[in-house]
Amino acid sequence: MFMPELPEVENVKNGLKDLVLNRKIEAVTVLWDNIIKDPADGTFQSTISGQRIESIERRGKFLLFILDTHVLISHLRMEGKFRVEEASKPLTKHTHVIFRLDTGEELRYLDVRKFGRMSLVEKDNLLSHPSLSTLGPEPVAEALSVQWLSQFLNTRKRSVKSCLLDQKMVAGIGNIYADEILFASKIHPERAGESLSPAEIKALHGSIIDIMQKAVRAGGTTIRTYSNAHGKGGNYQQNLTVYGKTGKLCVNCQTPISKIKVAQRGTHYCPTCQI
DNA sequence: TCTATTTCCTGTCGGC
DNA sequence: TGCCGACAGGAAATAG
Repeated sequence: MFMPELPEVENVKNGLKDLVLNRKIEAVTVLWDNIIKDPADGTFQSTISGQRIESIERRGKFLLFILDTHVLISHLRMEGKFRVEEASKPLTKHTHVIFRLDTGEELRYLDVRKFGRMSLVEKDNLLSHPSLSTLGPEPVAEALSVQWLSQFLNTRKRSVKSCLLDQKMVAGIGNIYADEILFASKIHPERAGESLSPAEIKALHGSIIDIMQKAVRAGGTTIRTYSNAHGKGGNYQQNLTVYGKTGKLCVNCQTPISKIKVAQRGTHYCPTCQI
């Protein structure tokens, strides 16, 4: 399983920079149409062909390939991966998009479950693209304020877990880190957003920034098999306290970790520590 | 405007 | 051993 959240996408971005920066894309082949979200007029391949990869950025969980005139927006969703391989190497089963490079190599997009999506947008329209225009702040101290979190949560009747997964509140948090953040904040995942006290919101704010920063430094979380374009995974799984720990004892109080469903997601928490 | 539900996909796992 | 249903889940579309 891969499950790229912000820290994993950051790792993927850095690996890709080493391999394809300044390379020209000579041709594009799409083997599974549903991966391409837009443009819907079939100009995806022809527009990219001939453009150089000027830089690679990240916004939330979105990878951004900055080309000459356009930006390729890529979301890996559950299991999307990029690989750079010699064009002569046979395609593996789950290869869906192929970018032929001027080096004789190919940048290949693999995705077992075909959940990933790509969009192509003109540079000037990048920030107004629907995928990016509503994204909340990045989970770093310079961008995310306690005031913003309060303003968002105070008007939400739905669960705080659902709010953490909402990319409009904070960009880049997924199911693994949402559970870890709530455990660190000692907040029960089913608590309504509007029920959180100022002290709890402050704790949540600190945990969001702290955990996401540590996970980025660790290169993300490797569950079973996950790796960047170099085949290199992350190490944050050693720091997980509740995610995937159902029945194991809480590191604080030795209560068995519970698993429930919140906002349609598997949710792990300590029933003693998180209130 | 806000929220809950459905859809997209296929490999893996537990139960029988 | 083999089959079959449940499960995993991010974002967008849809419905209320």
